[in-house]
Amino acid sequence: MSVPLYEAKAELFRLLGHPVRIRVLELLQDGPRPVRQLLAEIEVEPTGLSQHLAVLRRSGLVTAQREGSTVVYALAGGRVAGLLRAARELLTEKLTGQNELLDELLRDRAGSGTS
Amino acid sequence: MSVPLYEAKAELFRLLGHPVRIRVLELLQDGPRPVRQLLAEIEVEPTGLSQHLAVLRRSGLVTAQREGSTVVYALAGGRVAGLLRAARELLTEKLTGQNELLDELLRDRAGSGTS
DNA sequence: ATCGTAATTGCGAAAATTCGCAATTACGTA
DNA sequence: TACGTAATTGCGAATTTTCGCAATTACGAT
Repeated sequence: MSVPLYEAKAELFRLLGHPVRIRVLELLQDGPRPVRQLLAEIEVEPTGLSQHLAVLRRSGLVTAQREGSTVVYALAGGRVAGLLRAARELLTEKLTGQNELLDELLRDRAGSGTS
Repeated sequence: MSVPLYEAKAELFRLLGHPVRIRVLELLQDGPRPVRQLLAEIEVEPTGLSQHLAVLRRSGLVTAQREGSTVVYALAGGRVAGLLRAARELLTEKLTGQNELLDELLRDRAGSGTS
């Protein structure tokens, strides 16, 4: 038990905690993609993308494979998609909750000034 | 669409990316707990715990409620547990995969010296 | 061998996060 | 009111993360 499970869990989440890396994983959900294509679909410079891909690679969340002059990345294992789905569900729940609250507030004070 | 969904997702993961915060959420899965009890079960100083609880509170992942002289924290919504479960599944998959690979290596080179 | 494109790496500056100390707020009790 | 415990907040130092530039590696074509 060299590394407690909760430490590993925290590190996993920390690795996922960057917009570019999330974007990469989302795109790879639709299938493997060469770096060039990721670069075209994400707003980031080549060097930055490489660094984020390196993080994902080292952590074993994605795999990289050379194909001629390009490198193709793919998700490593199906569980990544499940994790992203769980996050999306939590967020949509939270957002709809906020909207309902907002609606209530607007309904209750309909017509009054915004002071 | 002021904030892209992938930004929100990244921020959610970033919030979860700390051992103490993970520990707190795991403990709260078994039911609400006063700060004092969390403090007894997690290796962290009161001030640090408070700061991490504040992060979780601001993000809406947990709720805080005063009860007399103590403050009781609870998970806000059931989706948090689902997210933690997804993470655990991914990790166990990855770890068992590594063990299998290790076993193969050990079997293949059984008896040879360690370079 | 040389050139051009694809992708990565090394490195330093800028930005964000973490952590502990001191001070503060909130509550119950003498 | 004064005191003690529970919990939080403000703040500065230390650590970590991020980002862009320059240099490097890998491959295909001339």
